[in-house]
Amino acid sequence: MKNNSKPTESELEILQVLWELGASTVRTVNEDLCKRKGTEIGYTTTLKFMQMMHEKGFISRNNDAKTHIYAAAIAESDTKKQLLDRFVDNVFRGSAMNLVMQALGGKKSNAEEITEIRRFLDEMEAENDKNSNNIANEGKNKGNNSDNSNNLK
Amino acid sequence: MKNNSKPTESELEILQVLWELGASTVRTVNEDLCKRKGTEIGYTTTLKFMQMMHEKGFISRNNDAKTHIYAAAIAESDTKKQLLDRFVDNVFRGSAMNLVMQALGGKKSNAEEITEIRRFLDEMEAENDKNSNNIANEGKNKGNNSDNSNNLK
DNA sequence: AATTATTTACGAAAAATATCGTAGATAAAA
DNA sequence: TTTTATCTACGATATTTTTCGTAAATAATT
Repeated sequence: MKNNSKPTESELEILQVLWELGASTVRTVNEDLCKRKGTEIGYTTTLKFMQMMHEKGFISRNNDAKTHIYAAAIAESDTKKQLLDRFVDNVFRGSAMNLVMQALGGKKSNAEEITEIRRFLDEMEAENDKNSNNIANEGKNKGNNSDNSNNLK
Repeated sequence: MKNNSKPTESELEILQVLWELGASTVRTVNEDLCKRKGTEIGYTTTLKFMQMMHEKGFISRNNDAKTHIYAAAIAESDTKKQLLDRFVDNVFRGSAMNLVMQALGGKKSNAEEITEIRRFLDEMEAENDKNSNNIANEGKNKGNNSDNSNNLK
């Protein structure tokens, strides 16, 4: 049931939880979700979402035990990239530049950040010179992703 | 009828048209919209949207003549900033840095753009250093192509 | 074993978005 | 002055997204 459409906003929130916590039960996700949003969300609401997301192929599940364990089935960086591209198209008419300007202009970036961005630009230029399709931004999440670790409680 | 909620995706598209073309009629907006999306959209659909947006305070209208003329009532930069902040929160959990990395890494930015960004960073650093007399962080959008705004109410 | 808790599956209501049709008013054309 | 074209207002339908309630199955407690 592969699905090529983007996750909705609510689905994305669930993905964030799974990316952060790794494979988890509905209960765990639901609790984390409530904590994040500060508001109560029905257990069956979260359950239903996760069932649909499973249908759509966004998450996988292990049902050896009665209590199923779900894990993100789509990569965090890919997904975010996709969402970002769409956002850039919608809001900034495709100009990543403009978005960056706005993003950096708004926040009061500190010297360290700026230096880091410079370094990044250097790399990019080097990359650009010799062809390639790059990528960056992989390390900053505690990656897991294989459906090994499950944090039951 | 001030409304503090964000424009939907469709509403945003209409705002983009108004920001770009300035005050316009429903007909004009509808045509531009169709052209952009490549698909046909019913005239009354656009009309309805614009009526709702007017209700919500997103756009203003002049109805001296039979044919009403609408104009964006919320600033382009403010709106985009708001949307961007929300997006950063949702997708990148608040880290503008991560977003920028992803944005720059993804698009194949050309040398010009990169230079432009560098210049921007220079300015930002200058600003940061001598914090006292600052200013201008407001109007300058060097890279911002489409800010030739509209208005006229 | 009987009761209580927890979980999945299913269905469907509720809410938010998007799309269009029709009627009536107004202006332009014939 | 009819006829035709264009607009607005309004309501209705369609679609998508979000939220739950309920029933049946399974596990845990008493």
